Amino acid sequence: MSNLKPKQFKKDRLLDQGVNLLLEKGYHATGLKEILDAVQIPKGSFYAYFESKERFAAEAIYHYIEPFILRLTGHLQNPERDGLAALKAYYSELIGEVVISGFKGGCLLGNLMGEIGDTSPLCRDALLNAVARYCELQKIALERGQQQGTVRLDRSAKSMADLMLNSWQGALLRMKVEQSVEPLKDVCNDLLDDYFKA
Amino acid sequence: MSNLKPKQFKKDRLLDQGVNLLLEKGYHATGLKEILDAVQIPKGSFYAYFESKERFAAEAIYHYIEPFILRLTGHLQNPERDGLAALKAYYSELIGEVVISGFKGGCLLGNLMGEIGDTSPLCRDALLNAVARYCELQKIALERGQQQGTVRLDRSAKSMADLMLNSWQGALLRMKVEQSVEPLKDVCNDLLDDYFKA
DNA sequence: TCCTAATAATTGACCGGTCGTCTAGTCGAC
DNA sequence: GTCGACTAGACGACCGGTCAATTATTAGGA
Repeated sequence: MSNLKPKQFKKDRLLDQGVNLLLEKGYHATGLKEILDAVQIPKGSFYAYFESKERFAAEAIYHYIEPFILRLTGHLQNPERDGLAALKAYYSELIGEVVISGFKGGCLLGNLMGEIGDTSPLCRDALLNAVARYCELQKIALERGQQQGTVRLDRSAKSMADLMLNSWQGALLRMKVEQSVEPLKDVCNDLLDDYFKA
Repeated sequence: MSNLKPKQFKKDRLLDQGVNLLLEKGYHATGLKEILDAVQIPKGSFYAYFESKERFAAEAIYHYIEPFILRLTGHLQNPERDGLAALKAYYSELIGEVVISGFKGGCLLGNLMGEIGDTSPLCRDALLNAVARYCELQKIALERGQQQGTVRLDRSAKSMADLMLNSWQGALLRMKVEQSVEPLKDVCNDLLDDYFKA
């Protein structure tokens, strides 16, 4: 089939735009028409790509988290940095970007967990999976830091990864209403620069 | 005016039910009709009590946080406990309640910060105010703990209060999708039982 | 103490709009 | 001609919000 490629291309464009709008306005406030108009795909075609809005959101969750996982993986592969330094570099990169974006949106995972995390089974599964993979990656970073002697050993990497992820999510919420990066910086300062240190 | 009392009574019932539904389904997924039906108040009467759905949500935010502030204040007035122990008692009380509620909802402040924190100015202000007051109270608890020698002195009470609040919000999101209290317990274990200790 | 008239409060039908979804029909490839 | 992919537009439901009509309340004159 020659048009399978363009089909996947269009699907990706829908997901790209969908992620942007879901991030900016949330699940229920984002209309399918809005997404379709933005990428100039007719309304009637939506269900050729996705079986429902809910499934679309679930796919958007995977589409959203993948680049973050790749970026953090990239930092971890930098041989010059230990695990903790890689995390610090990663998070300070994120902080730089939210400033540019004007503190809008935050994290799609956090927003959707709050809005539909306990009402949409499809999205719940996607969120569980995405969070688990993202968290695992941070656990690996911290484990490496432990092996390299920069991260404390008396707390498990898993529990520190959870704490980092949770605190970051909470800080993103604060960022949104306070329109400031201070909450994000504070989390990094408290955890990465202090609590996690060996 | 003799019916001012019943008016305030009905307004409170609307807010009570509104908080429940907003907590369960979020802002956009909750219809005014649903709230009104639940307390058997006619649709047309809504705007006698509130000028808009947005304003209603803003008032619901205050209505929601007040009992939490009162309860934490109560724990702080218990002379047998130091500030840190009061916080621990308060949070373990909260954990007990989310188990009963079946991990539904989470925290209205967190959910609304994520959903409309950067799109509704009215709610943003209400959220800012509510979070600030709630956070201040926890700061006071930690300050007291510092004076009593149970909380470390080399970190400011304010920054620890922020970290606790942020981590708790993140943990509530995890709780919703994982349908488990473990994230909440972990936060208490990591922060109240370890990081904050003197 | 009534009856009436003026005023205030209450309310359900209704508005324009948007939602997610579906189907009947178009159109291009072979 | 046949078939499958694509799509325009309709569908019913529901949204937040409004308003004319109804009901309740009050005040004053007899």
